[in-house]
Amino acid sequence: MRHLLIYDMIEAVHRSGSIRKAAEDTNITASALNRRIQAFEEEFGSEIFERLPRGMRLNPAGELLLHHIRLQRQDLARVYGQVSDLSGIRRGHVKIACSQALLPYFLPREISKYRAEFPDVTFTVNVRDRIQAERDLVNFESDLALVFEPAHMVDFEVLYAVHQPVMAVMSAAHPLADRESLRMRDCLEYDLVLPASQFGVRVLMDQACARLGRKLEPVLETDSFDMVRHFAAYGQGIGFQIPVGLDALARPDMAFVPISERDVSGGELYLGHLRGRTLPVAALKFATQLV
Amino acid sequence: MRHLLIYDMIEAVHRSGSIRKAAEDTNITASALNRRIQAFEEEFGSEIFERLPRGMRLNPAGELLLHHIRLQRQDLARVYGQVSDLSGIRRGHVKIACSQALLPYFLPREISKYRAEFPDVTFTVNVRDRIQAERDLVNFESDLALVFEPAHMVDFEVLYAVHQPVMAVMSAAHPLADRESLRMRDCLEYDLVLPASQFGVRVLMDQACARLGRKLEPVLETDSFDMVRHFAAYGQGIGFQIPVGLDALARPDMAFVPISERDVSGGELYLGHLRGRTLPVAALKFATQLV
DNA sequence: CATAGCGCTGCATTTTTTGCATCGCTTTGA
DNA sequence: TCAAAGCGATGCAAAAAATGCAGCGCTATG
Repeated sequence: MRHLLIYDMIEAVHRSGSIRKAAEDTNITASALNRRIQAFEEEFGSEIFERLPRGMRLNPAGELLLHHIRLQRQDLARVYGQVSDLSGIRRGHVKIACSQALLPYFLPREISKYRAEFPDVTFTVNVRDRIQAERDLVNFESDLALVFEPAHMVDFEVLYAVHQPVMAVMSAAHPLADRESLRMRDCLEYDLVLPASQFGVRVLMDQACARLGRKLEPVLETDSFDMVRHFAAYGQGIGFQIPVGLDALARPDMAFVPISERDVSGGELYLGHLRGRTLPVAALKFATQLV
Repeated sequence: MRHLLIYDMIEAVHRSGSIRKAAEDTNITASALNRRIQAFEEEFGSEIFERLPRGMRLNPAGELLLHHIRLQRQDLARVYGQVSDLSGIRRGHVKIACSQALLPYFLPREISKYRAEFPDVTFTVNVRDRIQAERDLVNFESDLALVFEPAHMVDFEVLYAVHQPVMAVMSAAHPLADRESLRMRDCLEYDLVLPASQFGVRVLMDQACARLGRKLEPVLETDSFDMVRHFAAYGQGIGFQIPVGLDALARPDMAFVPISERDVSGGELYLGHLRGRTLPVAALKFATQLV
């Protein structure tokens, strides 16, 4: 959209921090870009950038404007989607921020399923922790968030919530592998592989152990669940994950055993979007499928 | 904003129904306007107008786009307000849709009070019935609505509600003028001046009379409360109004007597805005004052 | 069946935007 | 300490885009 190019330019300057760098991205001369920014500020009635010796930086007015730009872009995308829908075409793009647990099995499966019906819909999936996911929604960098135990849910409008107990993950040969259910004290006897502290599972487990008067002392702390799984598979360690992160058709060399709710009460996996937003058609349909 | 001119043009064509008429409003030639519309449709990827022999008309895609245009305009106005706020200037414009009852005393008083503090804020006040007021909000033609007994409140987000009994309005010389409270059957003995059927007061009274097995037979039915007041003042008629429409410092030649809640239960006066909208600063402040 | 009103388009003209070269400034690093 | 590098700003000519004018073909109207 030619008439919205100035918004792209403003964002480019914001991203790169200088007119000259932004000029390259925008396929335009620095001087032309400079004058367009100046002309915009002129008619906007206020400067939107601070001129620093090293470049440009948005001032508070610019921050407000940037938010408007993102909002209007998203709304325009929604309109595009609805117009495509009118003409019977099912196109669109869905941007998702989600917890790592959703990556290995759940989301790939759901996306494939959705694209089987609407092959012209594309996806962006970003791994975000509970705090970043909400920030992404606010910045319109994601349409949907799928998060375990979101931190502060001020701008988060919940579409669906599902309870997830914490599961112990271990090799099928592990002494505890045949149990129906595990108590926390059972696990503490073994090597523990735990997610880093920004993850919801870890928060729940820390709380549980605090109640028992014990402290978690993991052999391995990682932000990668693949790491957890492999470490557990090839050693005597115990990892932890929520059911949605575990393959329903478990491999024979792995065992998943739920931790008793008496110790760790589990948490909620939330699907949601930015409060008050009207989602693009494609995102809304995908959300409906997930629900 | 030069880069949003195309939106003005689209709206102008939509309003006037033809390019040639819109061209006059836009201070541009019909040919230039025509080509801008065509260029826009080209890059939008879809026609937004139907070409009829007698002019142009928005197609469904155009309707969707128009809604986006209005939304983005409102959001931009909000940003302007916030930027003005940053620089310490308190400017802005507040658009209000309200029931007629608010016009004579309540709103003028509140607007004066507000403008005493922020003289650079301007107002638009449109009289709307309960249905039109909500439509105005949806079309972004009003920021706030102040309505007695709104009809269907789907898109209406309530900021405040206050109960309003129905008051009988009559000359101070009227036989009933000294009562503390009136029953419906007392009123039915006299000439009645009633608001037209789209008004909330009338709806409540019709319901009340239906319960009594009676039918309201007004001598005068009008959509102007001034008419009601004058007719009541100079004759033996009884008019009806809600308290907010009556001057607190009543004139000596008029009397206001509440109708017993046993007959007419009264209704709610609602202050609200479009669900999910972020109001411009000035509108929000004014709403806060009203509350 | 003439007329009035509509959207559309070719062409010359005007207006706007762009690129180039260059200025003045500040920070950086030898 | 001082040259170099990087920044935004600007004058000027060239390029591109938007505009106005005149006129086309069409359709509903009276």
